[in-house]
Amino acid sequence: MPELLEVEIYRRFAHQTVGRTITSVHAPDDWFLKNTTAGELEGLLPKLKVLGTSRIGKLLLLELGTKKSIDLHLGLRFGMTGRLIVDDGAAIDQLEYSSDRNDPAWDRFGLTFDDGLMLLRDPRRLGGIELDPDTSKLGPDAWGISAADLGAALGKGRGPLKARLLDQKRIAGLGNLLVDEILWRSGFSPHRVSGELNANDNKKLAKMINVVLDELDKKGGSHQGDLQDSRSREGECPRDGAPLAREKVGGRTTYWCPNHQK
DNA sequence: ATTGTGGCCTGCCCGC
DNA sequence: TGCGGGCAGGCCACAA
Repeated sequence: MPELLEVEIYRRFAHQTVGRTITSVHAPDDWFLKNTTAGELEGLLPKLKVLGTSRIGKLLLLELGTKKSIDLHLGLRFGMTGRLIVDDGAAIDQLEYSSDRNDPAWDRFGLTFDDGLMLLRDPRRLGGIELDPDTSKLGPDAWGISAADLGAALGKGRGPLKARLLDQKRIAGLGNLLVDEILWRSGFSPHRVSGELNANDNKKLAKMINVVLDELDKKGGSHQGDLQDSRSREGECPRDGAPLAREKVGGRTTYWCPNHQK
């Protein structure tokens, strides 16, 4: 997916629709609707106005007010390949590892407004739409996280550090590329036992999470990291030239430098 | 409760 | 040119 940074770009883009009134719902794919149906959405949404947007981790929320005592927050998840299109422009034209074709068959969900439209285009259908998603299941957003909150998120777990950082219940928003970049820059091995970080480690790691997010946000996204170009077999560490290790950690393909990440 | 595994679904790229 | 295998930035259900 789009990781936190891409979803934040989507959110800013979606924010253009604040104040517009929904006129119709396009929900052709039942699979994509996680806790609702096309019929329910068609009954609830038209005539409602977009009141605001927010984001927790990789979850984008449209605030639509309250109707029939349902608090209408529409949750949009993008999976690994979802893109958001508002009016005539895609929020992000080129997603790494996703096709940049514009095939209308990939339109999984859409809203038409009195003025313009919003489309979620997802080739792989790993994203989804959820009505009033339970945000209490998500940890604190990674962007702006404090050392104390990071320490609490890491807890006393015995699993690898990388797996915990990817666990959205613990800390929300980091994906595979961001975690590899953060660990590489801060010099922690992805295999470090997450519960064994001390207060200094937490401080260092929390700071690096924020530095990387700030910096890559300015550069344009999660794939603009310094490690990115070396994420391939035969890749070498951009810092010290050592061969990068490539292995599965936390179920995800991981590139890291055994020479300086300890 | 925590941790690891497999699967979801589809497109693309590589090598034969 | 066609085909099979492997790959993919996410997430969830399930089992140990």
